[in-house]
Amino acid sequence: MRIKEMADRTGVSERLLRYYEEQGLLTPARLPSGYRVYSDADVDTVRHIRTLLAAGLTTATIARVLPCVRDDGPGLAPVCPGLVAELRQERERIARAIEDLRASQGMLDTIIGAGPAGTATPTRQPVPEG
DNA sequence: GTTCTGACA
DNA sequence: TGTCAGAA
Repeated sequence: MRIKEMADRTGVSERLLRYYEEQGLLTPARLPSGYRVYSDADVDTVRHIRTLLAAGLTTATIARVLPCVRDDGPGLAPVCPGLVAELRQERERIARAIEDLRASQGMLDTIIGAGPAGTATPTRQPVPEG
């Protein structure tokens, strides 16, 4: 199928499909005209890309992870040996990013708290670890 | 008519 | 990511 049908089937814009290819996440064949040709399997791949993107992985990481996952109906299932370990590292990376954001939030709370009355933002409640 | 690449917001 | 231009 060509890009238009692919976009309709996946719900992902043509622009994004081209971007995924540029990032090495998808490698559709080409017609003599230069038009991209996607396979049915590519539809599942795009679904996996969306899932991994939602999980906070970068396109570079997804490119490495993609060939190591199996279609598990609704989601994905890890296949390669070192995959789970790498995903754990990604999780730590995200945890550190959250810490940094919390610190930034704290800084702003301090600044806001020093301003005019009634403009302070309530402190957030702690979130449970996963 | 549909898609491609490159560029800009 | 969306959108537009110019070419095929």
